[in-house]
Parts: sequence; C-alpha cells; structure tokens
Amino acid sequence: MPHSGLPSVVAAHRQTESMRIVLDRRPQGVAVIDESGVETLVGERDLAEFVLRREAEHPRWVWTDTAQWYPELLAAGVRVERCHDLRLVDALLSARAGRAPRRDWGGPRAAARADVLFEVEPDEPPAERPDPVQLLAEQRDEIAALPQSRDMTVLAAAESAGALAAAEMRHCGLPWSPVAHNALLTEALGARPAPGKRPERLQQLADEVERLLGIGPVPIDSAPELVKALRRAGLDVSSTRSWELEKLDHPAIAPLLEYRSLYRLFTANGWNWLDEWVHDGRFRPVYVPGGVVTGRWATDGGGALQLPKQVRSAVVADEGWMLVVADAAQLEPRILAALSGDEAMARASAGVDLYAGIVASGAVSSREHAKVGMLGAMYGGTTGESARVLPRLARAFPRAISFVEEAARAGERGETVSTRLGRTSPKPPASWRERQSAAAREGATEADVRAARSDARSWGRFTRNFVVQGTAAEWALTWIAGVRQRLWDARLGPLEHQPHLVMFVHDELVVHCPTEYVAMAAAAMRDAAAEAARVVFGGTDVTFPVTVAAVDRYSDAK
DNA sequence: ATGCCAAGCGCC
DNA sequence: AGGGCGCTTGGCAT
Repeated sequence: MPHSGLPSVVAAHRQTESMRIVLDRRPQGVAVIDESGVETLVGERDLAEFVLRREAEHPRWVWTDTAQWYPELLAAGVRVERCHDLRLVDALLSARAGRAPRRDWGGPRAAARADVLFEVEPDEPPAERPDPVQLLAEQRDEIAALPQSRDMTVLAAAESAGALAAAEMRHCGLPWSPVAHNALLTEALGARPAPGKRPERLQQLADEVERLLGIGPVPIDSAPELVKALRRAGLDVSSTRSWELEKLDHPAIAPLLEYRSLYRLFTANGWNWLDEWVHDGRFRPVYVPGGVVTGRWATDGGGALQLPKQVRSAVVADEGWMLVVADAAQLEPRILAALSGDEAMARASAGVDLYAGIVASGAVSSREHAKVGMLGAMYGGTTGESARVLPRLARAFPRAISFVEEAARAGERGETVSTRLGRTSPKPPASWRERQSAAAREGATEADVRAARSDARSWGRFTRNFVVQGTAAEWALTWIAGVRQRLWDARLGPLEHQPHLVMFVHDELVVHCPTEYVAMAAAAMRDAAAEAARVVFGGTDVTFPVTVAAVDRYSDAK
C-alpha cells in the first residue's frame, strides 16, 4: 500500500493515473514496486517530478525531458525500461504542424526568471509548469488525429527509447585506455610538450616546411598568412585546403600536409582532450538525441560522432569483456530502395554489398561507379563522375531515383517533405522566400533570378537528402531500441555489469560485453536490425545486413 | 576580455 | 556547382 507520508504531488499523480504500482517510502528514498514485484528506488525529491503511468502490459515513464531526469536516476541505480519524452515528441509534432516547439519545460534547470533574480514585478504571470498528464493526453490526441498515426506513434516511441539509450551510454561510458591513447600520441607526435609548446614531431615538420619553401619564417598555423606565404614561394593557391594543396608539385607540400594531419590530432584529440574527456577509463560524451533536423543525434562536447580513426585503438574493452561492433552496410541506399519501393534495387540489395549488387544488375560497370552514383543521387551531386553515371542508375532504378528527384523538386518549390515515419523538414527561412518572390517580380534582374535559382536548388538538395538521412535515422533509432530491449530482457544484472550500449554513430553500434555473452549480444544486434526494417517500413523486400565483429579494440573492427 | 565567424578537417 | 554535423584555431569586431 502507498505510504501516507509521500509527497503530495506524487499522491496527486497517483490518483490521476490510478496506477496499480505501489509506492513505499524507505530510508533511502521512495521504492516503486510494480505488479511483478520488481522494485526500483527513486529519490523522493525527484519522484515528485515524474508521472508513472501504467500502459497496457508495460509501464512507460512519462516525463518532460529524459536528458533532464534520467541521468540522476541512473546515478541512483535506477533503470527505466520505456518512456515517453514529452519534449522530443513535442518537437516532432510541432515540426509537423509548422508551429514553434514549446519551450517552458520547467524543472530545476529552467531558465532563470528576471523577476526572481532581481526581485521585481514580473512582466507577465509566471508560466505554469506543464502538467505531464495533460501534455501526454494532448500529444496522444494530436497523434491519433494524424493520417499516419501509427507511424508517429512508432516514431515517438523510438525517439524516446533513443533518449534513454543516450543517457545510458553516457552513464556507462565508452571504455577508453589513457595508456594506449598516450602511447599512440607519443608515437605520432613525440612526448607531451609543455603548455604552449609544439610536440617535437610537429616542430620538425614545421622547420622542414620552412626550409623547403625557402622564403624565411612561415606562419604555418594561420591559414590566411599561409596562403600569402605560399604565393610568395611561387605556388598558385587560393586557399590551403588539403585537396588544393595535394594538386601542387612542390617538396614542401608533403611535410605541410603531414603537419596538418598531426596538428589536428594534437589539437582535437590530443592530451588536452584526454584530460578533459576521459576519466576512470571511460569517455562520456553528451549525446543529443534529435539534435539534428533530420533526426540524427548530435553531440555536445567531446566530439563522439567525429572520433577519428587515428585514435580508435585507444578504445579498449575491460579485462574479460569485448566490444561487439555492428555496422549497417550501405544503410542510406538501402533506405532509399525501401522508401521508394524500387524492386530492382531491392533485388540488388540481397547481398551484404549493395554496390556489388548494383554492378551485378548491369546498371554500371564498377563498384566505385555504383557508390559515387548513389551518393550523388542522395546528396544532389551534379558534377563529375557521379553526374555521368546518374542516367544509367535512373534507367535501372527508376523508382529510387525519381523518389529523391521528387523530394528535391518539392524543396525547390519551398514545400516540406517527410521521412517514412513522419518527421517533417523545416520550412525554408523567410529570406529564402523573399528571394524567390523578388526573382518572380516584374523588373527582377538577372542576378535576382540567378540567386533565387541557386537558393532553390540548394534547398532542394537539403530536402532530397532529408528524406533519406531522416529515414535512416529512424531505422537506426529503431535498431537501438531493439538492441536495448533485447539486452534488457536478458536481465543479467545491473546495467554496468551486463552487456550495454556504449557507442552509436549514425549507422554503427557498439556494445561493451562480458566475453561469455558476446554471441547473445551479436544476435541481438542482428535480430534488431531485421526487426527495424519491419517496424519502419511495415514490410519490405530490401535487406539490411549488419556486419558484426567482436574485438578487444575498436580499431580492430574494420 | 569577450563574442562571433570563417577556415579547415574530423565523422557518417 | 554534393547532404548532415562538431570542434579548434586565428582573426576581426566590439
């Protein structure tokens, strides 16, 4: 029975929801006991902010913001199986309805209010903290009224599951060996220099560039100054981008490019990064689910989604554990094949190598052509090899190619597009529309027309890519949710002691896993991938193979 | 001193 | 005149 001394807000929620979950006060906090007797412990102060809701067979926690609440629960040893993230779902629904997302999520980290800070009269009455029960009902109603309510329900669940996974990945951390990292840095750069000094290897390369250019001091770290210096040395360059430098035939170029590469390692993922981001043998980046308009995750600090291959040998499993690394092979072209219902491309997708399948279909003559052609079709490439093979792909896979072409035309007209599950692209900015109407007006200059056309094409490339990248993100979220659920269902113990997700990069997942459970984790990753295709597309002939490798070091996976 | 932006390059 | 990002640095403006 519920204890009579519970905080009143919890009691209120309990009554509203008529939960059949028992809340019991303990010395450490509030225990939540569900009908199967599973018990979790929650800090009393925190619990007051939550609504627990019994849904069908499975409890789903409903809260304003997973990123705000879940880390504290994890720190207290509480895991949440399912949730409904009101903020993320609001973002989905608001984008679809073309309205601004609501911002007043309240909570302890809400923006400071001027009237509270300075003890002045408020400009307007303080906003009511949103009532989760009320918000949930509103979101449910809005979803139910959509023509594709099933899809949006799936997307809301997948987005929310992703938010749980993101918090758990940060909580557990990616196993990282500072010793291995320091060793690879020392091998590449020399010993760690004093603050403000260059590592030995960088100094050697800088000296060599200076000597070979033969024009005196070279400001190697300043791009504008370096361009001037290279021009003084007789090299015709307009920038110092690596692909422009690579075209030059001069002995100083090779050491300059090597300097650049090592300089980047030193500044972006060197000793300072290691000090800041790796503690107790774990790298804990902040993932931001839904941080990209297409639905991809972003990161806030740490750069986990841009981890250079150069440093992946520092990702080392714990003793007695392994890293199970799974990668969805050619995810985006497969997504396009499934989205468009292109049967010829579905046949080409049968093997593990889609591009080889395209070659086998006779559409193009080499794997490289298949790859650059498909990437060009999805990104809107109009030049070079990609443009040359596009007509051949369009003949062989008419539905796939016309699908992205139509998404591009819609964007050029200023319309929005949607992913398979209904994530909607933003409307072009007001400045975009103004330029379009300026070009359509009487007396528009040729420059107006050119600018408007260029803008339109550019937005068309965005919407073209949005449908593919965004649907790929949906597949990946569904994949994560499926893997996570399977690992959960195994109920092997506390999160950190059983196989758990530690890394996600768009189409790649890593599970840190006790050696005896590697086969189970690998199967979970494969099964969840097959399930994701069914859930997102509701049945498709396109296959989504994942390559799975169990390794000690991340760098050994590929 | 602080803020903003472009350049450049890392990832998918 | 190929989509989406984050991060660091230098350089300019305030």
